[in-house]
Parts: sequence; C-alpha cells; structure tokens
Amino acid sequence: MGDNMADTLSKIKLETPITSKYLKYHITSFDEIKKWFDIDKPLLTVIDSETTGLHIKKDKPFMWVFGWRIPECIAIKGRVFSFNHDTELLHKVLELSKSTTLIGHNIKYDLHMAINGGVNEQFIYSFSHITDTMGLCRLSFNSVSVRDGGDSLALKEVTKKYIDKNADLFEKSVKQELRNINDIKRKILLKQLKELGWSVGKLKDAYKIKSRNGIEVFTFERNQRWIEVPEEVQKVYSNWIKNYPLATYAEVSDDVIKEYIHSDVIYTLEVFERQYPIVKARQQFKILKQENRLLIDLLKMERVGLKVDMNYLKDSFNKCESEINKLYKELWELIGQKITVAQSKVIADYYKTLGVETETTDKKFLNNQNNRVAQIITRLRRLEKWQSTYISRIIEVAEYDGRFYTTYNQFNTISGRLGSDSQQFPKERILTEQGEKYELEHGLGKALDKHIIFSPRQAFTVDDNDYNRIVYFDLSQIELRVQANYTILLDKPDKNLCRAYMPYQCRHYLTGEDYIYTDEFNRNRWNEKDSEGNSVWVTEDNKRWTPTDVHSETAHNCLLALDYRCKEKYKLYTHYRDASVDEKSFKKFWRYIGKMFNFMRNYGGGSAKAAEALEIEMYIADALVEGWSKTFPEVANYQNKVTYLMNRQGYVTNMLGRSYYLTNKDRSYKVANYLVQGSCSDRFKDYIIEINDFFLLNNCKSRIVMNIHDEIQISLYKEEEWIIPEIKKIMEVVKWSKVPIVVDVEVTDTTWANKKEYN
DNA sequence: GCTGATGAAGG
DNA sequence: TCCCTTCATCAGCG
Repeated sequence: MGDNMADTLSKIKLETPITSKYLKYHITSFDEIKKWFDIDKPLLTVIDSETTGLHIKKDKPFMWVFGWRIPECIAIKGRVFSFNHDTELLHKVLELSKSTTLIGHNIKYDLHMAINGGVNEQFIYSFSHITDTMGLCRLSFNSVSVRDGGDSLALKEVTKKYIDKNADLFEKSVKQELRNINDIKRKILLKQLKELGWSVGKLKDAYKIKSRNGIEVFTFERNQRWIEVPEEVQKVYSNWIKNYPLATYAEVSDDVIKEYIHSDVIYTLEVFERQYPIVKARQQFKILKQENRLLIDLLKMERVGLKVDMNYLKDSFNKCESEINKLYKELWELIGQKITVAQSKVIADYYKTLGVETETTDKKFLNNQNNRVAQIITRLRRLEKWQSTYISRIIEVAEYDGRFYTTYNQFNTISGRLGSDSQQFPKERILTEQGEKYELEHGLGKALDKHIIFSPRQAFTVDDNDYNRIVYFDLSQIELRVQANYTILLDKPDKNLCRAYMPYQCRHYLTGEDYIYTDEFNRNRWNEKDSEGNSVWVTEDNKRWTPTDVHSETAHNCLLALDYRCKEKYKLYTHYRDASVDEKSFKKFWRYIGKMFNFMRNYGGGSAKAAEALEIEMYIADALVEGWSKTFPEVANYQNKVTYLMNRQGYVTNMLGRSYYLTNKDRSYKVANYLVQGSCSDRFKDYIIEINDFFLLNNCKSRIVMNIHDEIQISLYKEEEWIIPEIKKIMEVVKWSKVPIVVDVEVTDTTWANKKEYN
C-alpha cells in the first residue's frame, strides 16, 4: 500500500470477519480510486448509493460507494471507496467501471439516482456491463415463495443467511441513529402538544402514520375518526410536519452511514461470489443476459411515468371521505360504540353480544350475517382500502410533478414475472350506495356522475403535448394458450383447450384440406372466414368451428357428472330429482363456477378448496373436478408429467430457458403453473426489449409507459400511428407456440378508463 | 418493533 | 395440496 494513500483509509468501528477482509476508504478525488484501480486491475466492480428517499425522480443521492474484488487475492479480498455525491466524480467512476462487470443489489435504483444526481441519461442507457445480484439470487435460489418459507431477495436477508450472520448490525446502527434524530424532533411536537393538553399517542390514534422504507410518515388522513382534534392541535401538528419532516438517511451522521454502506457493497460482492457459480451450473446465462438488457429498458420506462389528474384525485379523496364518515356515523349508532372496521377482535366481541361466536370477522363471515352492521363494515373496509392505498398513494407519488411513477420488481417473482404496485390498481369504479342501487334498477354501467366515488383508471390521462394517445396491447388469454401449447409439446394436444384458440383437427369446408398448426403460415389461417362470415373450418360433425367456450364446457361436464341430462347444450338440463337448469341459471351460476374452477385447477387446486372458495357443497365440487378432468384430460396429463419430471431430476425448464429448482418435492405440483406463467412472463420481457429495439431502429419517439403482466401500454407520439400494427405483429410472433397468439389493441385520447377498441 | 393474519386489489 | 404478486392495518408476543 502506498504511503501517500494511507490518510484516506477509513477507521471502521464495526467489523465482522467478512468485512475485515476488505480495505475501506473515504475519498474526495477520483485519482485515489484510479490509482488503486490500475494496480488491482479488477474485473468485477460494485456500486451503491445512499439517498434522500425512494421516489425515483424526486430523491437524490448524497453518498456513493464503489468497490471491487481484487482478482485472485485472498489476504485482502477487495477495496471499497465511499465518497460524497459529486456528479463529475461519479461520472468518472462509472466510466471506469465500463472495463469491468458492474454489479449492485437492485442496481436499477442506483442508476435512477445517478441520473437524478446529474449524470447524463443517455450515458447510463448505453450501459451493457451491468448485472444485478438480486437477479443472480433469483436464478440460483430454489423456486419457493417467501410465503412458503423460501428465500427473500433482500440483501440483509440473503447475507444473514448465506454470508455473514452479523450482517444486520450495520443497518441496526443506522436505524438507531435515525430514531435518535427523530426522537428529538418528536420531543418538540410533544412539548407543543402538552401545552394544549394533548399527546403524540393521541395524535397517532387520530391520524394515520404510514411507513415508508421503515421511516414513519405522519399524515393528515384520519384513523379513529371519532376523535375530535381541536383546531389549535391541528395547527401545531401541521406546522410541525412542515418544519420538522422526519429524518431520512441524509441526516444520519456521515461516520455511521460510511460504515453502513461499506458493508453493503462488500456483501454484494460476496453474494456475487457465492451465487454466480450456481447460475452458471444451472445454465441460466441466457436468461441472465436478457434480464440485464431488460434492466435498462425498465429504467427508461420507469422514468417516463404516467400523467395523472390531480384535481380528479383530490375530488375523489373528498368524496370517499364523506362517504366513509357517513357510514361510520351509522355504524357507531347501530352498535353503540366507536370502532374502526379493521379491529377484527372488537367486531368479533360485538357479535358475541348478539349470540354469534366467531373466530374470524372476514368477508365470508360478514356476508353470511346478512345484517346492516355487516354490510357497513364490508363496505367501509373496501372504501378505506381504496382511499388509503389507491387515491392517497397516487397523490403522494404524483405530488412532485403531476406524474405517477412505478418501479418494477424485476426479480422478486419466482416464475419470472415483473411485479409492481401498479398491478393492483382496481379496474372498476367504486360507487356510492345509492349508485349501486341505481345500477341494480337501471343496469350495469348506468350510474350517474354523482354516484361515482372513484374510478381509478380515470385518474391516469394522456399527455397534453405531442404524446396525446395511449395504446394498450393486451395478449388475449395468453396463459391458457400457453397451457394448450404445452399439451401439444407432449404430443397429446388437449382437444377442448386447443379448439378454444384454433380449428384443431378441423378441415376446410370447400377444399377438404386439414387445418395445420405446425407451421406459421398455415397456423395463421385459423381465423379464415367464408363470404358470410363463418369460419371456413368444419369439425368432424360437419359443423363450422367456433372457439370452445372452455368455462361453459367445464360447467356442462360438471352437470353431466351430477346426473343431469342435456336437452340443449349450455341452455337446458333436466334432472330426475332436482330442478332443471335453464339458460339463465347456466350462465349466471354454472358457467361462473366452471370458470372459477378452470383457473383454480390449473393452479393445482382440489375439491375441498373449491367448495370453500366458491361456497358450494362438496358433491358439486367433486363434480367440478370430474367435469374438468373430462373437459381437459390432457391438461391433467401435463400436470402429472411435470410433477414426475420435477421429482425425477429436481428441476424443470420453461420455454425461454428459465429453470425452476426444488429440493423439497412436496410442492412439485406448483411447478406446472410456474412453467406456464413463467414462459408467458419471459416472452413478455422479450417484447419490451424487441419493441424498444424497434423504436431505436426506426427513430421513433413513442415510448413504453407501463406493463401489467400481459399488457403493454405505449404513449404514442403524434405522427407515429403507423407503429400500432407493427407492434401488434411483433407481439403475435411467439416462435415456440403452435397455438396462435392474439393481441387486442385499444386506444385512448383522454383517460385510461375511456380506452376503446382500435381498428 | 417484529411477525403473522387478514383483506383490499391485479394477472 | 389454489398460482404469482403489492400494500395497509391490527393483534399478539417479546
């Protein structure tokens, strides 16, 4: 070690046997990094940022750590450098990293922060040397969800389990520091409240305190609404929030932060060292490469965001608020005490006084109570959820610049899906009670403006500049098509499922030629029509092919299993003992449970769960199982084959090459669905890459703004309508699928709620 | 303060 | 043997 550099070495209070193998520096000039870089000649570098918060546009980095593994050196494993944020310095470091593989744990977030910190966007978008250790973890961990006791991807969890059991000490010390700072701020509030005869505890009861990244955020949203808050208290509270916002990591002392982030990059290097060989052994490089490329496309997408209508949101918030207040008033009057509807124990105690003993106060229980109190509680739970999770959440994010930004969890999902908070925005609007009554009388969708409390998708609007349309590309029933394709791959095509999407085993009504699905040209003739608009393909009973209604078919076979006699398919069934089933009840009840069960069964569900979830008698649930097996015998075969393969070789691989590993075979039955869900997801990830390549090649200004599992939303630049059929074409090509893939296109020039079919 | 249960959503 | 998720809140435990 050069003597002239000794002064930059940091003395760290906290060390573990793992972290002590790395040399740590706090530096102010690039030369100090460059010098060691030239000596060590690293192949693997790592980066991490400390920031003012989690908003991907608003928040800024205040400190960085950059480090590397020294190749083949065991005594000193690596070097890590922290430095206060400086755009120039950061840029040079990132430039330097280009000759190496640059890793980070959730590195997409750090790239956002680099851009927010002033680094040129295009420079970042050009990166092709990055890898996310979260991605490495996903591709090397077993396919077990956290819910089932599987590994979490959080750096702290991974490290604690596999690298260093003391890994959480560092974060604990930062959290403690944070608490100390916030305690001082809270004491100021406490003092002011005391003078008014109030307390912080009482304030916490009155208002919602939300948690953001472990930091408490005080809000003005009401919690226990019966608590009256005097105006002076409101004023004190409001001023305190304004003048003493709770501390972020930016306020924690540099010394503590430095120790903390040094440890983070050290652990990231260690995670890489442990997981990378497993990814290699599992032959997951193709998927890894795809994920690395996608990371940049997601980064771009996230930064666009969606424009929101803030006035509409604030209006909706107030409407929601008054409906909630109205209902609470009625509820408290009815039960004679002040409660919140989330207090399940209190509600259970209330029902005890009525002579109803219950363990839960869940939705099903309340539905069965059939009284006004239960009705109000159910409705209030829904309204409060909507107000807090959707309305105020969107406002919170969009307050910065009028746009809603979502971040995608690229690696969290076992199957390979992208996760994001936008996936839970409700599709349908929420109405007032009067509105619901009105629709019962006048028909669905007929509610008047005054009845609508909030229509989530109406809050998302097109831009009012040159991007004045949003186009929605939606893959039609993609998972069932892929499920059908898997039965074809096993050489046992499921007739009913295949016929839902193509005229399988049909022939041409004029030429007599067979419908062929094995090559792309012939496969695409699935939708050919004669001059009268009927399909040109006929089935073995000389009837024109119409897509199988798979849900009706399951219901039909379920009825047969229950000894019904079919008088007219899907329309009339008679029974020697029970009442007959007419068209109306077939559609409303039997097809409905058929549909529910079709999905359930594809996920491995059985009759007991069906009886519970669908609230039907056990013998009907058993009939559903029988009906399903009769309808889709080859899907059942597929499920058995996957389970067999999983048990035999310990892993299975989806259509794009992603492998799912299990050591505990008890959950092998789940893997059949992973293959279907995962193949769709990985193809979907390809779409995003392909579409962005298409944009680049054609100098398009249009851009992807959002995706939800099987839907891509594109903000269309004014003169680029021509790209719509091109993108549809890109998406309808799925090389490995023998089942035609269909994309539905919709478009809006106002809000998401108003999208219309595009021709 | 943390964890698990519950329940509101999406596919 | 009901799949993959996100987010918010309460109850029970230490």
